Amino acid sequence: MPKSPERCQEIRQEMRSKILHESMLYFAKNGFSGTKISDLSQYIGIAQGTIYVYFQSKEDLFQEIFSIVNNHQDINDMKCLTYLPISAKQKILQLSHSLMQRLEQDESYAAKITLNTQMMFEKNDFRSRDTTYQSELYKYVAKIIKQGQKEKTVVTGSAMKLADYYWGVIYLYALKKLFTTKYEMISANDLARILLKDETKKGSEI
Amino acid sequence: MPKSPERCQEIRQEMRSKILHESMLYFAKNGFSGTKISDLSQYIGIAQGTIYVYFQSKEDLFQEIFSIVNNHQDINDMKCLTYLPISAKQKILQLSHSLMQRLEQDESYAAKITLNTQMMFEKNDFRSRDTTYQSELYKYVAKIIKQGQKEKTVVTGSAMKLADYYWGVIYLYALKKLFTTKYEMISANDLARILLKDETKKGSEI
Amino acid sequence: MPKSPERCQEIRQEMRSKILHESMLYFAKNGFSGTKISDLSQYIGIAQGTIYVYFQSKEDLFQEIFSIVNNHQDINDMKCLTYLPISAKQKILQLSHSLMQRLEQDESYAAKITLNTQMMFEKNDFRSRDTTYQSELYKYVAKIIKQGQKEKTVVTGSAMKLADYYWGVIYLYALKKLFTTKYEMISANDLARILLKDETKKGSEI
Amino acid sequence: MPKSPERCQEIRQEMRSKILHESMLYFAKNGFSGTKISDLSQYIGIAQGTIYVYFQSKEDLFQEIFSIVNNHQDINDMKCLTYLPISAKQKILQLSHSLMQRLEQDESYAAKITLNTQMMFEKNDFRSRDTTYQSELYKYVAKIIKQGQKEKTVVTGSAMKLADYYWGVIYLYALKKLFTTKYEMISANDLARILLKDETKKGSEI
DNA sequence: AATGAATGAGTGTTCATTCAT
DNA sequence: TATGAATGAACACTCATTCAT
Repeated sequence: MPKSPERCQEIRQEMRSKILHESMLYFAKNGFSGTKISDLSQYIGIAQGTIYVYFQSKEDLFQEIFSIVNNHQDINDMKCLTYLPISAKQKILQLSHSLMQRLEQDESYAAKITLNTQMMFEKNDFRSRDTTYQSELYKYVAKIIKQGQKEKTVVTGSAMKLADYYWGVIYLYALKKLFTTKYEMISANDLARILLKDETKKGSEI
Repeated sequence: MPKSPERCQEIRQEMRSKILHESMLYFAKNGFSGTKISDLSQYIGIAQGTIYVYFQSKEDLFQEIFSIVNNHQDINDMKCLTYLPISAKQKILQLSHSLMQRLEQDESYAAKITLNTQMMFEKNDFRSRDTTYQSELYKYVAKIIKQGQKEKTVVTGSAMKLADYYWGVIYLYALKKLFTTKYEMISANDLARILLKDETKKGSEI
Repeated sequence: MPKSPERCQEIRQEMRSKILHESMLYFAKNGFSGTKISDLSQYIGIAQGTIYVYFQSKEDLFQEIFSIVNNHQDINDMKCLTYLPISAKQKILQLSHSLMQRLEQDESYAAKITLNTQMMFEKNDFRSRDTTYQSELYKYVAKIIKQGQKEKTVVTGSAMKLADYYWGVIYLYALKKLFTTKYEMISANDLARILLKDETKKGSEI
Repeated sequence: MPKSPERCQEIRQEMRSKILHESMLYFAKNGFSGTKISDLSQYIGIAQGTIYVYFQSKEDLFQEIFSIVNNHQDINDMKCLTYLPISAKQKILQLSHSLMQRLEQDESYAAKITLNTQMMFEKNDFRSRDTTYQSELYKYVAKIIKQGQKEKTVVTGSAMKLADYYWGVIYLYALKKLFTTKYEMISANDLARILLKDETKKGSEI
């Protein structure tokens, strides 16, 4: 009784997905050169050879993780938020809330942020082909910042620099999520304070 | 005619110091497993064997860098600042200014901060013996935060969490300094905003 | 389709045994520091890495060889012979015959004797944990010697010293076996002469 | 006040001789590949570089030791003994006595015997050019053995094989001298027994 | 002449990758 | 398809040799 081709395909997809997902976490925690295939396969719970059934090389696996990590859903969400007809302050608070919540609930998201940002730090490297993802996100936050500066609710300064600062802090807490056992996550307000002028005097707005 | 023992000692000290200093930067940039002795020695400009004249192993060299990185001068400075008879806000602005300036001018300092913080992320690891350094610094900033909360110039919330946030941002910009070629350093004010209530209206508040 | 665990175990056991056996000969001939892993693996006919699949280090392999070399079958045989209800002279002739024959036929046995004795020469060394093997064998020969001295067929003198002498000659011919191409093995009688009084007149003495 | 050229030459000779002498012991104990120049120089009490002032390489030093070890004084002595107008038994006892005594008193002699015999074991090796020394000594002992066989005081068998046996035991006790701390040296009679028929019945001859 | 720090070829060890089962 | 033993190129480390002092 041979398995149906469809079922076969399905099984393959499942294994492939499993490897990708688990590897993402492992790579995020240990880095590329800090990850041994022997350790990784043991962590996943499969044989070393199995990885090479689905991926050509360690390098290839790492790249594939990127394709996943760089999905454009996030960019779309970001775009939608940017063009919403609400105040910049509201956008920033909403975004901050959403990001911190997601980081706290989803370790994969933390891994994604971590990998993505680490790529930006290794520019001259072979692994950093697609940085559009990150830069798109930065761009939209910068746009919101500019809106906020007009509305006088966001601090002055280069919008891009501030966006970079904002995402940097997100990265920071992605790292904390991945590496720290006892959480010390900051609140959305703490995060938003990077961009917003003193919000304590306008308590009525949220 | 043998070399004088003093001169020998001197030569050894110089080389040892050179290796430690240069390796600190290299390790900070490439990580432990990302650093090959062959690359490192080439970067320093010495033969591979020379490293082993001064250090027992790659591991040992890494540890020794820590002994240096963990010098307690910084802690002392921090302590002095903490007990200065000035307002918490002044302390925070002064500290922020001093830290950002040092990061910008001294790549070694960026490397130091980077290595130290990365150690905190790898607690269960063999490399993280001495974390007093970091925790001491955190403690003093928390103290200043508490002072500031009494003085109503610092935002509310767990002092330790806020201190952790503050140092996290320092780490973030140490990374940027090490890995980014075109600087986007934030200002001391941008950094201080993490802790301080809206400083734009400071005239009336102090 | 994974290999069956039993078959795997079997394969591992065979390779491990092969490496141990072949290495024993190689180490005996070349010594520890005279043995390069590259040469050894080539001699065995495997890749260098394969050795490290089964043994942690060159040192570890060397130790493991000892565990095998120190098997206690020989000691048991020796014990049996010692307590056999026959004359000491017969025991000595039988033992001498058996030892010389084994040396001549079995190169592994020569390697075993060689390694074992060389260990005794390096007492203060890390490699000489278990010397019970050698000393047990010595003890039983000494016992036979004492029996022979009572029976007036064995020469006078310290039994232990004579046993040491006897085994020394065995070691000597183990070396000859391993290193000399054209044999000049002595006869069992030549060997026994070390201990026995003139055996040419034996008719009247027993 | 420059040193006189003669004095200079003298000093050189002393250092050279010191290195040769001490190295001979060290090589005998540790073998060629087991001897590190760093360890050897420390053992001698000089700097590593000093060895290279007097010898071109480790290999060269080892060869030079051989030139010394292979001095032909021993051969001459042996030749004289061989042609002495006394009985073979007397020659054997005398030789045995002299050899055992020398081994016991002179560690250098033990080293010499050890190195010489070890060379014979490594024939195909680059280090064993001159084996005349050993073979000459063997030849003379074989000659004495043949004399003894005619005189009916020496056991029957191939004279060369017996000579080889005899020198083998000398080698054995040279090893014991070098490596064993508590002596278990055999007597000259024990040694002579290898060749002589039962000497216990002719106690009056020595 | 003597030193010992520096060197780099050579050796021990690891690990990404292959392949027979 | 999944396995894990085997591989060898690459990496960590050693040690005979050199050379400035």
